[in-house]
Amino acid sequence: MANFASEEKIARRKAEILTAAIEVFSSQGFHKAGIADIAKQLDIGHGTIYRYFKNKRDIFNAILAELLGQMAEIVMQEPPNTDSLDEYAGQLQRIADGLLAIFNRDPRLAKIAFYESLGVDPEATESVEHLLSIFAQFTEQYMKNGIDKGFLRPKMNTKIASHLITAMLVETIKKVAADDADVEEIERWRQEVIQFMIGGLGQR
Amino acid sequence: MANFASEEKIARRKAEILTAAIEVFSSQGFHKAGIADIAKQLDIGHGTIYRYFKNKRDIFNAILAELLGQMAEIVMQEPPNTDSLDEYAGQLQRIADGLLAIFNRDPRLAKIAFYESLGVDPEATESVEHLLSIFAQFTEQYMKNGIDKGFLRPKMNTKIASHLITAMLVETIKKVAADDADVEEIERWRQEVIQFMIGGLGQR
Amino acid sequence: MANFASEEKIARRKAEILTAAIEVFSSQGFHKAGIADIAKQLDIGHGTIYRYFKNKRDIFNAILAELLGQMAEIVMQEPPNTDSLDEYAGQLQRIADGLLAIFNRDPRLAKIAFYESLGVDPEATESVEHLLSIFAQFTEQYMKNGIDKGFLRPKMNTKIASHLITAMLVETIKKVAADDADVEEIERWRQEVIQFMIGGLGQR
Amino acid sequence: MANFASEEKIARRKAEILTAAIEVFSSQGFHKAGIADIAKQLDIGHGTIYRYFKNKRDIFNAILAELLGQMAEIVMQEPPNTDSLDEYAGQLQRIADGLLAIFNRDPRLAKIAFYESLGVDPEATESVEHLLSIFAQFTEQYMKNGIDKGFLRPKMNTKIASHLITAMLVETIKKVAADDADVEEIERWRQEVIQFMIGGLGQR
DNA sequence: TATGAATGAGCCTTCATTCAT
DNA sequence: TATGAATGAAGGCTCATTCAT
Repeated sequence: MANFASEEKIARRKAEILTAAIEVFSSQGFHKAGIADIAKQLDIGHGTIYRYFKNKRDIFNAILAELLGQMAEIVMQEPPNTDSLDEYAGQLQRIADGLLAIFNRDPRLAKIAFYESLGVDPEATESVEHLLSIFAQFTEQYMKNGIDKGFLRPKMNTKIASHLITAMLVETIKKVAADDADVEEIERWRQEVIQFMIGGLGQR
Repeated sequence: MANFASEEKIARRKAEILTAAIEVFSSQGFHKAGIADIAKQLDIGHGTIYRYFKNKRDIFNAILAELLGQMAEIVMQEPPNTDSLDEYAGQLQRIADGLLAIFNRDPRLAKIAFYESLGVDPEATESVEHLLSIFAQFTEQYMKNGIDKGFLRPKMNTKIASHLITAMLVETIKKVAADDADVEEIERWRQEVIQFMIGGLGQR
Repeated sequence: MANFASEEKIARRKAEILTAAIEVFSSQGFHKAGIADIAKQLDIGHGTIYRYFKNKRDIFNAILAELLGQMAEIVMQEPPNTDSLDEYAGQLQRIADGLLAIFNRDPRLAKIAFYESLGVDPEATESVEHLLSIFAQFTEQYMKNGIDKGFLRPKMNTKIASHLITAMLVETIKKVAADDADVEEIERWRQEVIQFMIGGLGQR
Repeated sequence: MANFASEEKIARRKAEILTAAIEVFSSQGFHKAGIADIAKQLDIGHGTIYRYFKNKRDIFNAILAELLGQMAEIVMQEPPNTDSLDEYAGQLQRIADGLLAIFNRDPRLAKIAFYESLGVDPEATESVEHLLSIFAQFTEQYMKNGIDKGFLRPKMNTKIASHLITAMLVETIKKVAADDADVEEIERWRQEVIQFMIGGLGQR
């Protein structure tokens, strides 16, 4: 029982540190940010942070892992077996909504995932790219299903197209998070993305 | 006259340093890379570099500016007054080809522009984002022209759509440069991007 | 009464801590060893240690003092009034045996006394050197007695010779303890030391 | 040529740093001493030191290696084929003189080799012990030669005896260096050591 | 003009020690 | 009495930048 309480307390402390670190990393950047800055934010001794995280990099890792985990969950929730273009559009909508919700809750995460992570080291970059490639793979499944069922155009290179979709989604997240977009702006992006994905630019 | 010769020499030296810096920054990353690494590559004293560039950041700036300039030129070459969807597709094709050519010539530039620059500092990120927004603005012009002339769908949010197109183009560049793609792979991306832009995923 | 019991308990705890500290200090060295390592060995909180010892240095002091006390006792037991070379040799034998017994019981003490203590700080070094000088003083008494009685050579510089004997004894302890020598090896050292002391290297 | 001058300068700088480090390490001890202390002693920036040595440990290594090298040279100069006890005594004398000269020139080296090196880490201790064991091996050769030629007592355990001799020599060095002995005191030690080695304590 | 020796700000990290519970 | 969370002094080390030669 005592252990339980203690573990919970530890978890809370870790979370506090991560929260502070998100603020510091997103506003100053990983390299400029110092452990001391994170500690100051929490008004604790900087040595304390090392009781909860092995080192600076470990803190960044934890933030990234938590975020990527959340994102992965959303994507993997969707079954790749929709039956019509509308259904598919709805699915894309849900995924976009889920991801946007994360970054709407805390836009600083977008800065960390899509900007800072690229400057930390190759491994961090790789983590993000890896998630995006998983996302792309899922997307590819959805698309192959759509082609099989005849509601997506058949001659498509699904591998490439899935990457393009991923890029558009990431772009949406970046823009929505970066500009601290209001609800209407988000809605506009959401609709345009879906419409673009489905029908491109051309006049039908 | 002496001055002219001298200036030319200076320009050549600067170019050499930038070439070495491209190699170093793209392979090690901006933060891990040291001025000494660049100097070693050229077999010159590292103090010499400071005779041509104010500081490390300045070197990165120069690389970025040169690259962004080249990219801008390609985009701004195209007049925003095509008359049909086919013509428009051709235009997109030419732009994509132009940009891809740059990064095909030196794939390391893609790493610098679309990865490293995001981890350096807010200003560098801003430079890239700025160019991309210029690109998007041009794209928006092309699109408005297309809507006016009736070959693009009228209900489009051109501002958003132009950003999405930009994102897809950047993604293409990243993938093509990163994976050291062969001619055929590039061709596949080129075609898929255009087709996607024009017609989306849907079965027409 | 309660106090008596308590004091005993405290003494026992202190002894436990010292035992653990001997293990830790001798295997890791004073500087590399952490208070936490000692606590872990006993499976107690590291804060607890500070209820029994003022600080890390104090623990080392206690180990050293206990050990040096034991060594001193053995030396001071011997009366400085032997009557023949054989008797004297027997006395040296007993002293050597007594000291070797201590370090045979726990070879790690040799590492602490003759290695680690020299790297801790000048004061610790001084403690050991002080004991050895006391030992040398006793030895000197034995030797003066031997000279007076005519069984040791008269022209000897007793001060220096006593230090040399001390050094040989310490060397014996170090080698015997360090190499975890078996009974026969110890016996060889014991005999050689005595023989050397009495007769040197020369052919008589 | 420029290279030659430069290399010489580098060697000089290295030597300066080592000299300062000898002072700092011997007076404060390896662990308490800071790189900054060494730099302050030379009135140079502490970063400068890292241009010449990889790290703090590397500086200590260099001091130790230089010293041990000098000591080794002296020992290895003596051929193991003396023909009489007197000759052998003379040889021991020369070796002792050579070693004492080193530590007379700079008594702080004794502190470093025979005290500090034991608290740095196992490897440093090992370096010193290794040299002493080499010294002991040479000594053993001398002794075996003496036994063969009949001027040393035949029943001797040469392995052990050589270690005892080594210990006495080291003790002499320590005492002579530590107490900053004057010429006469050194002479007394020298004579007593030799006499002791040859004839032990006993009345002949 | 070129050099590279010198510099020191700055940062991460460790761990002995304290003290509230 | 026992604990271990919190602390922060302390110090090793890096590297961009300067500047005398």
